[in-house]
Amino acid sequence: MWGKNQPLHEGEIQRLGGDTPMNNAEKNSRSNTVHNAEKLRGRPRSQLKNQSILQAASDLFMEKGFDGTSMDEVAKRAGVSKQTVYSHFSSKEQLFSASISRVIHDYFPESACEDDVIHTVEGDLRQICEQFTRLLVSEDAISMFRLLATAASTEGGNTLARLFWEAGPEEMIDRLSRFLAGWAEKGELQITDPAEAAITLISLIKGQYHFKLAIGLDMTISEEIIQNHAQRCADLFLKIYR
Amino acid sequence: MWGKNQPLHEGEIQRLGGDTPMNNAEKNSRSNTVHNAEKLRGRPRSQLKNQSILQAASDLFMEKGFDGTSMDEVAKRAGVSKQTVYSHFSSKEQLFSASISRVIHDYFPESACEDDVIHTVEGDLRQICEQFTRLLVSEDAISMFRLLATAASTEGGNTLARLFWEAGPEEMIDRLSRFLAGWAEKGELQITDPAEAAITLISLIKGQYHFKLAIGLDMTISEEIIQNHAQRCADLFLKIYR
DNA sequence: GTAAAACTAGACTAGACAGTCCAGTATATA
DNA sequence: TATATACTGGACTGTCTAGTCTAGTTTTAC
Repeated sequence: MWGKNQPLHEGEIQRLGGDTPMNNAEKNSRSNTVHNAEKLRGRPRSQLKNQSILQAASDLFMEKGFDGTSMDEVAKRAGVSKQTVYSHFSSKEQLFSASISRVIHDYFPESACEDDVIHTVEGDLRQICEQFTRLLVSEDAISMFRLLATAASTEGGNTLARLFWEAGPEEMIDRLSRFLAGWAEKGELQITDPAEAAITLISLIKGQYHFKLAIGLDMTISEEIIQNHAQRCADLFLKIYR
Repeated sequence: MWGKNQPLHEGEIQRLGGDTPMNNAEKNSRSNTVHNAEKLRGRPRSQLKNQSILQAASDLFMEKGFDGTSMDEVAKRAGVSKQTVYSHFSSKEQLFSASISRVIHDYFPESACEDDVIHTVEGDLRQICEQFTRLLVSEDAISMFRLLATAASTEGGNTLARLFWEAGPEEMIDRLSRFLAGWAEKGELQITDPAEAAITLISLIKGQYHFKLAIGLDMTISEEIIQNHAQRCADLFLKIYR
């Protein structure tokens, strides 16, 4: 999903040139993570390298955690000198924070509640449950969650947490709420507080799997399990709200 | 709960003598964490010091995580020399593992499903929901969870996870299952798979709070919130299973 | 009493790692 | 072209810490 385990060797960086996404206002400006001053002289910082560093850093942080990741490693995997890393990001903490932001930014890119094929409450709900189940037990989601749980007890941990919450789960709850509210309006569901209902549904979907995976119990979640679980969640939810 | 932030100074160790719990077979034997050989000569290792070390270690690990805790700190807080720490535990990893085991061992000491005052399904369920809510959002539970999530990506992480799961959540699910099965037998609940129902209930109870606390969103969970949440969970559960 | 082992205090080793410095090279603007 | 800045690669500093060692003290079993 985010190119894990794909170290960028120097020659390969060029390859990324075309499709590397550029964040908002950083396109033509020198404004960057460290210095926001407007210095228009000299060689500009390479956005490519910036991306490589962020990519390498997020991969490594997710794989090995904050303490388990060294700046030398980041530089090496990014195919960049250590000094360049420090030119783009003033400290390990700042790099960490920027990495999480990046990951969050890329997270949940597609809506889980798109109106592709609306048929029935049951059908749509089933589908949504399945998508959410897949997302919540995915390696990326679990890594991300662990990362935040680890960072939670450190300085600035709750800033990251808020950042993550607003960009991720809250957003998802919002979408889900709107979906549920839609069916409630049509009289198919009896919901007074859609947000609350959305949280309930997500809780059911998490079930035991999210917890078990988060603490590191190795378990394989087969396609069959996902299907059954999604079906069951949808059934339970309808039993409550219909 | 586990005497956090209460460093043991040397003089105070004696105080603990009377009520220090001794683990099973370690009472009179020299068998200890490191050497299991039967050496009956010389001064035996002090179980008191053993306990102090474990206490200090679990507190520190829960507070500051594995990497954030140094062996010097452990020794200092335990009121013991560093060498003694290494005499009892051969490495930081082993100490960590032993600490978790200890915490797990002390965890969930009292049943949440005791038959003190049985009245109605509603009443009992409400009470259980409240107890579980309290437990799941407690600082200790969250610290413990974070600790395991952190250890998950390291060597031996899933051993700890299994240990924890079996001593903690699984045990709780069992008890809860029996409770639910009891009411099912009486015809008050329609439950075919009590374990599954128990997991569902716990999922509802966790709701959004456990997740938010785990990632470090600072939020105060007032008495009122707990009460309302417990009531709501009980209601939802009954809506499904009655 | 004696031998064996635990314990203390603190010095010490060795390695890891964040962050800096530097000398040389590449690439941009004016 | 001149100048400013980015970038490289590698050496370097300072700090932190797991784990060892030592010399002397205390506690126990025999």
